Amino acid sequence: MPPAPPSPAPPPPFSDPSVLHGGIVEPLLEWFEDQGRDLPWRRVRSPWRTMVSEFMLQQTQVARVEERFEAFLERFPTPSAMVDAGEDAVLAAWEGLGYYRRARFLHGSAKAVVDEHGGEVPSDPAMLLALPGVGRYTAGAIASIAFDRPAPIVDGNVARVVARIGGLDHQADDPALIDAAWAASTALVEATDRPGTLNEAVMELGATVCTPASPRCDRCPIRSSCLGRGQGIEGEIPRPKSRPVRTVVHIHLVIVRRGEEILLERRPSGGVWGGLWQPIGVESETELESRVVGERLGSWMGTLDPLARVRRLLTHREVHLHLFEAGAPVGDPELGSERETGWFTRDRASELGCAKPVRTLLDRFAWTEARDDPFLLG
DNA sequence: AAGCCGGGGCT
DNA sequence: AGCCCAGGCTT
Repeated sequence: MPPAPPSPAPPPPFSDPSVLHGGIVEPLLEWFEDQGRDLPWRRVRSPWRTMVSEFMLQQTQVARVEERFEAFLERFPTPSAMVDAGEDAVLAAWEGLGYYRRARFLHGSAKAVVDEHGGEVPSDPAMLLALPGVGRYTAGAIASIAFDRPAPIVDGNVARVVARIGGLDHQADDPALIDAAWAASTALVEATDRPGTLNEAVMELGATVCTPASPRCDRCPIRSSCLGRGQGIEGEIPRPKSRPVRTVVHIHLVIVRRGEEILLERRPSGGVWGGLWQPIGVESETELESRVVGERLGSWMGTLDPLARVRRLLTHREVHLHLFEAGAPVGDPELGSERETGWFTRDRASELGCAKPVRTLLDRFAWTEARDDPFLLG
């Protein structure tokens, strides 16, 4: 078996054993024991709860997850229960959290846990890494936090803390900084017999003290070891990453009624709001006239009347939603086979996952007759 | 290496 | 109006 490649040396002060222990590890552990927040996934700990929390927390702030975690766990108390509930149920419970691929990956990981690991979340980072939606960070987080394995982790918090403690002047997404953060995190977990707690402590510090803007150094337990503060640049690093250009997309949605039901379709699994449900629709780079929307859908639902328009800014999309209402259908529905469709009552539709603005439009317009309200129009 | 994928709170 | 967030996958 070939020797493992030598891990790059951590930057100072993480490379200095005496500073690492007395100036960083011990103060951090003590601070976290005393000042760490009481969060749902910490109050009652289990590997499954840790795994769910880590999926939810990917690119999502603690406050958003905190308010929904217990209800989610009550709905899916075990991997087996999540598999039995099905992917649509997970998508529906995920509604509003964004990055919906995570919900499908979590369901897929639950299935892998049941099928390949006897229903128990594995403790080995390599096994975790093989699960869908589990990358280097999440594998290390579950292994260390749930099983106290000495696995390093690097998320936005860890990278920021390392940049400041090490006085590393980089852009937030600079690979040189990320590499340095992995080396530093490796040094940290190897310097303690409580790697899970230490990993949580570093992230907690980044979330509550070593915050992106105006860090609260007066409350920092390791400020005496902070090279960035010594240089007076702690508030300037890491430098913000260049922001992406936002491209415009127009989504034209048509409400077609049949008694108490409306016609919904599932969006493709890739792309914006992948796998979520919406009224049947047409997408384009520019706004389409109602006549064109009707033609592209097959001209079977009669005249389309505009109901509402809303604009939504995503990270790299500017989404314009145009909602129409079908008049008297002049023929039977002509539905392409490329998308899954179905007729749904309000109750049944509530069991599907919908994007937040789509749900808002549905609740406002799909099942009510109060359509002369100027709300959202214009 | 770069692009893609949401939504909300804070400044 | 920007900013950021307990990232991972695809190309």
